[in-house]
Amino acid sequence: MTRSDNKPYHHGDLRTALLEAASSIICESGIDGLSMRRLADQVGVSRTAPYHHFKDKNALLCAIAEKGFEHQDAMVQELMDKLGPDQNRQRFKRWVRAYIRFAHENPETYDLMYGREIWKRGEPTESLQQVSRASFRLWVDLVDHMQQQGVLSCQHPALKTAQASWASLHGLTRLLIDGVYLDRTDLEEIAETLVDLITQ
Amino acid sequence: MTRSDNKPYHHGDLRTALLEAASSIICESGIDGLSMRRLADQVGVSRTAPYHHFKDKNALLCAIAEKGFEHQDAMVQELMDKLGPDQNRQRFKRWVRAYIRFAHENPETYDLMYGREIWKRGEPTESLQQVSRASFRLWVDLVDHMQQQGVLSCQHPALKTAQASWASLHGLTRLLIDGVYLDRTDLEEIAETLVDLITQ
DNA sequence: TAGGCAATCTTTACAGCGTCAAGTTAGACC
DNA sequence: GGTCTAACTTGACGCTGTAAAGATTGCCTA
Repeated sequence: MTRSDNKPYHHGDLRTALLEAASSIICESGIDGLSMRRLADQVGVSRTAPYHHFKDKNALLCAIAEKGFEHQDAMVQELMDKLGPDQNRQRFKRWVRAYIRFAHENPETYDLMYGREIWKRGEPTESLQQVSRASFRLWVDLVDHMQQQGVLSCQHPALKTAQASWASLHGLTRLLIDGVYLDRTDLEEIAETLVDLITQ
Repeated sequence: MTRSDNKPYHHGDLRTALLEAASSIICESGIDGLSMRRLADQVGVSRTAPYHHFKDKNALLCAIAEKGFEHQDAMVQELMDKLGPDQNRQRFKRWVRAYIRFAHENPETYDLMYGREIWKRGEPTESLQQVSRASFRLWVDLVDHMQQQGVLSCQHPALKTAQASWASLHGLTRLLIDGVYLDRTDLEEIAETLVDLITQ
């Protein structure tokens, strides 16, 4: 078959292009708006071309989630470095706010990172599991530090406390991105209340 | 067209039959396993017959979620009545455990009740909204009571405290049903830790 | 008891989905 | 130049939600 258009047969960097297009589709149409066919159309390749770079749709979603973890970690980390060593309670509150803000600005990515689409319905890539574990370790470290500074109770070990407090934060976040609490201002107050409840 | 089979043209109580079949399908195959076509097949009607009882799939899911709220409320309420008036901390812990147990036993229903499928992707029925608000009011009442008994802090008003604490509980529950923490025993410990964090 | 209406149910069809199988193209290496 | 392989296309299958239009029935009224 002759190739009338000037588009080359091989794309060159299809994997990257797919990831970028997928992020953009998810951003404006949500996860439901992302289909392998629509994605392929947008990039300008055949409908099954993406399958040479991602085993299936689940693998593509895992890759997006992975990028999400990196983004979130970088953002939160950078924010923490700005604070002096003596403002620990501030530091904790700031982390909570940054966490919620990230989810608010990237709700669909957050859903992929911590939602059932990948973790229950599909199955997380080995690579994704590593990244997510590393991300959680950041939280455990922070909690450990907060315990030593007396911001959080030492009644339970750092790991358990980290699990429990992160679960709380995650719950609050989910309410926002799942549309149960739509009001962001309202949610900020609840977050404030939550931190007061948890910290001592 | 002659009706060779003895099945009558009108089902009689199709709405109820659909709800029961849908619950059963969800129970054994998850929400993803529930399609309008499969549902209709199972009940033995044509594929579009269900649309005469539910506007669309969203309406069907809302009806299932509604039944879920009633089930959960009844279960928790019954459990609370068994306790004497002086065991308030016990009462609180028991509620938390019952809440998590319900979600563990009915993960797909829980997801419908509090998940994005209905609240963000679709839109909750007016009827569902009422039932869910009533259910949340039960929680606010409990929190109010716990504040008066000194189990929970009075630093913030009952509503805010109820929102924050329920968000925590919800977060923990989601981790379980979304497959992030698979170990139920592990989760019980975290729940214990959470209650210790929140109560004073 | 007959007529008509509204509720219920069926048939048919459409556009979309994920992905498998088989064929085509092009670049890379011996 | 020949061969191997990765990248890509074409075509197909079975699944999805649901709109449109026709068939059947129970019920209510005259």
